[in-house]
Amino acid sequence: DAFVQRVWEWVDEYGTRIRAQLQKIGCSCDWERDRFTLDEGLSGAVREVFVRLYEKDLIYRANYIINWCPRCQTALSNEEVEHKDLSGHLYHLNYPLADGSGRHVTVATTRPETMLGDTAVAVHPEDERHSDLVGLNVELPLTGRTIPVIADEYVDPEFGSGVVKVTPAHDPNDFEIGRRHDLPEIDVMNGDATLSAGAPEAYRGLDRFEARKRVLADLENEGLLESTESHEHSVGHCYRCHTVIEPRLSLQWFVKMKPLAEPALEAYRDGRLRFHPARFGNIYENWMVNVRDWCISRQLWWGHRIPVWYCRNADCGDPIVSREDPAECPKCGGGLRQDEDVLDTWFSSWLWPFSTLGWPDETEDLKAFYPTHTLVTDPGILFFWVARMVMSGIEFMGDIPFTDVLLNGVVRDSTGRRMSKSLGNGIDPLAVVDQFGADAMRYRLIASSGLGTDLQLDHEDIENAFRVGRNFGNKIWNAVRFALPYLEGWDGTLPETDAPCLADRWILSRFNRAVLEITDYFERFRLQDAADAAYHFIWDDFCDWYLELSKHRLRGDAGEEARAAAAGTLGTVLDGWLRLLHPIMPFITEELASHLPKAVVRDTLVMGPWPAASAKLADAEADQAFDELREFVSSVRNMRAEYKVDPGRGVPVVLTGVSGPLQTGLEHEGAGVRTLARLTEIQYADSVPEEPGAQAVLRGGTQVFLALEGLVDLSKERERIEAEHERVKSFLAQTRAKLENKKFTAGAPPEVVDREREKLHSLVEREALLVEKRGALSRSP
RNA sequence: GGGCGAGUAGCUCAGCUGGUCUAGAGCGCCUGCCUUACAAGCAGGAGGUCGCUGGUUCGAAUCCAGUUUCGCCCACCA
Repeated sequence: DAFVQRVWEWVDEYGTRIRAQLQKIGCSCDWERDRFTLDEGLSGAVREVFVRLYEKDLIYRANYIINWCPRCQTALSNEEVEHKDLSGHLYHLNYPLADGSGRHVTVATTRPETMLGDTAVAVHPEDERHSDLVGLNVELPLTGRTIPVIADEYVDPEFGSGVVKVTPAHDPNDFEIGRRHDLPEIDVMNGDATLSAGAPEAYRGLDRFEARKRVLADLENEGLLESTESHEHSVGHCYRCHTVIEPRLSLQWFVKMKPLAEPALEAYRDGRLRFHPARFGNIYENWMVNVRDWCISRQLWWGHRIPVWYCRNADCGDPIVSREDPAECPKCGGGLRQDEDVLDTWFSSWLWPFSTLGWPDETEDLKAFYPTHTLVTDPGILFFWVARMVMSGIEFMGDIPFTDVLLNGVVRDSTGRRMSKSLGNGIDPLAVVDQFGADAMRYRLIASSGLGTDLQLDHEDIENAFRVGRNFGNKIWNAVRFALPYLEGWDGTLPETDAPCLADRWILSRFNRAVLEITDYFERFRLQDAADAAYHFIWDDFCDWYLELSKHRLRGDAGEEARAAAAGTLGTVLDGWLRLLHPIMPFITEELASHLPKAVVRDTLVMGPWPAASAKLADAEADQAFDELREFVSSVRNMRAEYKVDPGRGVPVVLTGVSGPLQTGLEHEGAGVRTLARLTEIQYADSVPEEPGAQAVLRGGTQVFLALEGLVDLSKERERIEAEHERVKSFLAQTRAKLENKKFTAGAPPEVVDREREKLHSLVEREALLVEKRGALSRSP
């Protein structure tokens, strides 16, 4: 509660400050330029990290071509740029040679306005077509400038004319070429992408797209626009305001990434760091290998100020990087000016695994919770966040922050688009929580997205999307509510009995298997399978069969010893199962567990132990007997439904050739079975009665006869038996063909062959019985 | 341009190391039930040539190759 209180105070405080700030500057949009500083919370750690990296020479300031959003007027990192395929134009421009020969070279560009900043044209050094040009000059149209022809390996002779215009201040590759050849860098644009004083006077002040039209028109007038062709290419856009970005030469702060990436890559390669699903490891590795320096300065009004100061006295010296705000210049005592820029938000996020625990102080929390085990996150921020947390963890804590990274799927709408606020196709989680409950939402999300796969939900039909979770919550709520009265006085143990009843043996065996399965699924991050296993255990096995069969014992109808045994089993299974489900539906399981007898639940589920499997509970005999019991009940129910027997009406059944497991099952659970199938009695006979009735043959060979005088239509019964016979026949044919194939019996593993033989054996028996029945029916009137 | 994922019932998804798969679940659909935990439930049922083509194998939804559709990530080709 104290923590939540603190969070709300923080939100209030900063919310108020943000609103005040926005009002002050009359801002209705988030790209207006102003700033305020986060001077609390984690900024101490952020500043510490900046200073340490700077001292290790891992932070530097440099002029470089960065991605620039002219609308936000800030630098963007590569990850903040989204590329969209657009159909645009490729323009071919002619630049006349300056030797008066009348010859020209042709260059291609998608951004003609940048030609105003060209400072060379380049050809490949081994391109024989153009080797005579190298060293000559060309006249740069519209500018009155003359620029050289240079040779550089970067140029691809296969592409276009093999001649490239070089604009060092407006293109990253050209920038590199310019540095290699010591070319001037002419910046022709302002921060808002209007043409600057670097451009000829005629274009100054024009917006970049306006300038593009003007340049093209002017070139056309001079006969220097060779041609225009349509061109598909991908164009970078700002991830926030979707404006086309402009590569821009500017002075920014960078983090050197190679030295940080190497140990982070090593951690993955030697297996200390694992990704689920594993394929994300390749993506991580690829990024780490090709990592580029990280531009961390942003020209925004929101964020941590860069802890760098400059002396107002120009020429005084290096920037001052400091943990404390310096009052004056340590060299000359002059006034200082702090760097205007703030840090990229990820520069604080990458410290999250330790900065939130009090770092750089050596706190108890830090000792207890660093490193942790699993990070669960969206695959979209693998580079932004995950990779960088690994790097900072190794750099500042000496160890990776977590060993396992679980990348969950993305929720999409019914047409497959990612849900987002701007598309308006999202689902408000709080509305879902209101209508269906937090657990219902959580269950649905976990249960329908397999490891590494996305999930589609229809945002226009929330009912359909989330009712599964709500219904499941209701089901277990009702089941526990039903069970609670029978658990009064239960001491939390499983009673020792000489002759435990079959249903108890079976549900315990089944529960034991559920513990093993679900534990295994969680350990392998197969959350969907864990949810599915928990769901079917409680709904199908526990509610539909175990509870129904145990009601009479729980009421005490079978005596005190049987009641206590049933109650103990009921409690043991429920208590353990609530723990298994707890990670998936934390609230409802915690609530329900709190109603179990105090002797059992001493602590909350979230703090309590995970259920342990016990080999003693595994019971193959009970499993098989129960399976056959279930098949028997189902077959009776099916026949009753086929012949539309009044649900309230009990009927007798006659069994012939009862299999061993079913015999065992009926001896122990006959009373319960009669209730489930609405049977008045279960008779055993050596042969099937001659009178008309509904018949079935179970997998174990048991023949079931339901005397339904007056209800059974012989032709319908013939059809039923016929259909059943056809199914068994085709299955039998397949099995037989397999076993007659020498290559199969020789090549397949012995246990597979044995299994097929057993299958064949029981199928042969069933088929014979069905043939006999079919014959009998066709002889009947 | 490079890399990756997905395509299985009307819908949303499972099916992991090829053989209990005669391919499952939930929702939806059809039939019958208000059976004292639960009608947001119970019981029964219908519904699929596993995107397409070829290959490997005794055996393929599963492995391989090709192909097609959708989606994602990465990338400086003017």
